Amino acid sequence: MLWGMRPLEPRATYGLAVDSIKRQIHAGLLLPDERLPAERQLSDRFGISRVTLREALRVLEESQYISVKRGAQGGPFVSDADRLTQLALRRISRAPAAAMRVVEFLTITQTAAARYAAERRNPADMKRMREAQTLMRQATTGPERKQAETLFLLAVADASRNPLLARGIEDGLADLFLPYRGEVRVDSPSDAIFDRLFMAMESQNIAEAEASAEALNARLWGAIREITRSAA
Amino acid sequence: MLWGMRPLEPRATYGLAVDSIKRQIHAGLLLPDERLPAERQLSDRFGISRVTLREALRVLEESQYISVKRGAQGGPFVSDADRLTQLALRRISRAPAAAMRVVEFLTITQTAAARYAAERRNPADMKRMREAQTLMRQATTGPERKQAETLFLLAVADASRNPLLARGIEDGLADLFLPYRGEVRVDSPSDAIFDRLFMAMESQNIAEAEASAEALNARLWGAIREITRSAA
DNA sequence: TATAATGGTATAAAACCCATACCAATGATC
DNA sequence: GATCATTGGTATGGGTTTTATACCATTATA
Repeated sequence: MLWGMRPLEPRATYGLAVDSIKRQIHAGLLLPDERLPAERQLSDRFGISRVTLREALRVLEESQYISVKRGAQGGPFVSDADRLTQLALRRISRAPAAAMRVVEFLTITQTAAARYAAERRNPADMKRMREAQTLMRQATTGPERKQAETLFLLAVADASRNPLLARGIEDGLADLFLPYRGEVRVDSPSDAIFDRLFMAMESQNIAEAEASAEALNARLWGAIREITRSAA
Repeated sequence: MLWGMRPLEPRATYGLAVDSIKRQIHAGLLLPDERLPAERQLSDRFGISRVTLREALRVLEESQYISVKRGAQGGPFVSDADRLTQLALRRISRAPAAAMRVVEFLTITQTAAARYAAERRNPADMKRMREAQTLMRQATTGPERKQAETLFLLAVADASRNPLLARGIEDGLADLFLPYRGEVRVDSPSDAIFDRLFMAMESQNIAEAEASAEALNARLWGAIREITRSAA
């Protein structure tokens, strides 16, 4: 009996580039209206030819993730916040159950990652978290805020020193395309949660790390529930 | 600031075939000495050309996972149990810490999967689990036993109805290459654990499902600890 | 010994990716 | 307003991978 001899799915290189950029937009690492490096530099970063990169840009343009301007000061630009919000809402409302599963997965993995990270974090990890926290405080827009939060969560994931766990979290964050929040209040309630998580990491307080991760996940559940409710 | 524009890693199609077969051997889905389908049929299953499949077979032959016999009743054969055990032990002792991380990851994800599967399993899931359980009881050798256990665990993973979770578990089982146990006692203690997990699934007893998953994971920890200890 | 099933080899074509060069558009600077 | 640097757009040729097809070599079995 054979179980796993299913058709392979070879991925063209340009498709890998499409995914990479899409994932970064989904996770919030790339900001709306942000200017990406010029084609020649971007293809260098990816280690692919310019021709292949351009194929990727065509696909991303077609699916409204970016737009491309010619001439000096031109280049590939991430779409504006309104368009990305539209894409995000469409994506979630197309398969709300799938989005809930991603949140479910993140709840499990991020809680575990927080636990291990509290045990295993090193000075470099703490530096990353501190920098993300600084970005979070400086954030004045929804996208900036989301970016800083993602950077913090990725730092925690890596600090868990578990590659499978970190990759899973990365995949989850890249799969979930949450729309940006409109306003960014200073001293928002989630600031307190991230502060609590950060302090738990610093003091290596495992119970606190788990508890604050749970609090973050509860907030995530609230967000996804609200979105799917208003989308229906 | 750009965070995720790292070099892409395009994968050749033949490499995908190599990985697919390696993973199935690691997880125990392919048995030692098992005869794989002839090249023409295998390449059909994978949806690739025979030439490309043959490249994959060369690599697998080189790395001792399979051997190829010519003529009628020939074909690609999985290596014998001794050689696979050797490969497994070598793999673990080369990076024992990594193996522990995989077990750690499986502990987290399989416990969660058991919980959700108990809630969400449908008749088709129960059928898969029952069939795996039957195979487990009929197993007379270590490899057969391992195969049945993997099939059971994959059924539970899928029954969780969480694709990210299921994929993670599949990756974990394929990454961890545990050597086969020598003898297979009837009514082994792990039979009782799987029975307990199965009954929890059937009765949708979530607490029991979690508890028996924990018991399975404890057994896994024992196995990996013993191997890394004797390997040192 | 004949046959069928199987791996081994050869050839040509298609698809994909790359390196390079050059053209076209555009904004900034003088 | 002219010039220039920066950027995307296009063209060409070549290398690698994958495919499709056909045919040869080996081997167990009837």
